[in-house]
Amino acid sequence: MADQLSKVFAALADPTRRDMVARLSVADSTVNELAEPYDVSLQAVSKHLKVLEDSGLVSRTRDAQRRPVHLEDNVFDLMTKWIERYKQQAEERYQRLDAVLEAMNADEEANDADFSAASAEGSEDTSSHRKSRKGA
Amino acid sequence: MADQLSKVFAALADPTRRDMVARLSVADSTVNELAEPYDVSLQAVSKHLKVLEDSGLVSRTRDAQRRPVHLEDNVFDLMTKWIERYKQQAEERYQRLDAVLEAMNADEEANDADFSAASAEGSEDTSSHRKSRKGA
DNA sequence: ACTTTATTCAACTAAATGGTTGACTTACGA
DNA sequence: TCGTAAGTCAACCATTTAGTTGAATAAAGT
Repeated sequence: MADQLSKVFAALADPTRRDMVARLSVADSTVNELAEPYDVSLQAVSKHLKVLEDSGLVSRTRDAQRRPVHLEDNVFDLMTKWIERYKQQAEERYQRLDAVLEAMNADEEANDADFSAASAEGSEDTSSHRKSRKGA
Repeated sequence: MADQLSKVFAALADPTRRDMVARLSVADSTVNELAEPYDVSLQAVSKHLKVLEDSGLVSRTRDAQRRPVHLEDNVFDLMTKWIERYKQQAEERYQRLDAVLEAMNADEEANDADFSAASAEGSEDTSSHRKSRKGA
């Protein structure tokens, strides 16, 4: 596929795989153990594990004919970093918007009473972004 | 498809969609604005937006013939909650394991010197999990 | 009313995904 | 060395996905 972040998100988009991760957070397991609760073939589980493995979410070692699966919890940070970044950016934006609205309110005091409703929809006056995108 | 968590992860598994989200964290945008930087048809972008929308990551309002897209940052929490939960669980496990190893070390002091390497692989003695899964 | 702008719908295609079954490999244990 | 247990590989199938093009809709602008 492509970059790791894409692979990790894709891997966790499947409920069975998420459940496997959940169970692996409790203890390392073998393929058979992991397969047990699900109503699919062992091969299907093996495939799921391959997906998890090459997303970097799990690793496998070898113990005789067993291949214990181990959760690589550090990969989670990759996601949380991405998520937190944009979440914060969005939040900051709202704070800025609130600040602007307040400033306008304070500045123009009793001019135009109901403009805030329209602005709350968003989109209208985000000119700085619009220009820069067009230019690029 | 299915549950929201699956949809959100699936939505973010695509780099183009992630980029859209990144840009939407800066400002709400119209479909045309969003489409501009990418080398695909407007219709393709429209589809991506549909995916983002029914994952709950974005919402759309209406402004004349435009349909401004707005990032719903609250959905991020759904993911971070899931992630943090299992990340913590995994971390706690390691702490517990470390504690056990230390306890054994303290208890048996100078008995069996190299067992720690084998235990570090994991899998061997996770009996509690094994039993409970089998039972269920 | 006629045209343009912004966006979606519909039909199609190629590739990826999640599942299946059957054959194979690897290593242990008798 | 023969059998069995634990997994994987390979070929196949159905469904979903990301993209395409062409036609349709909706609201302005002229």
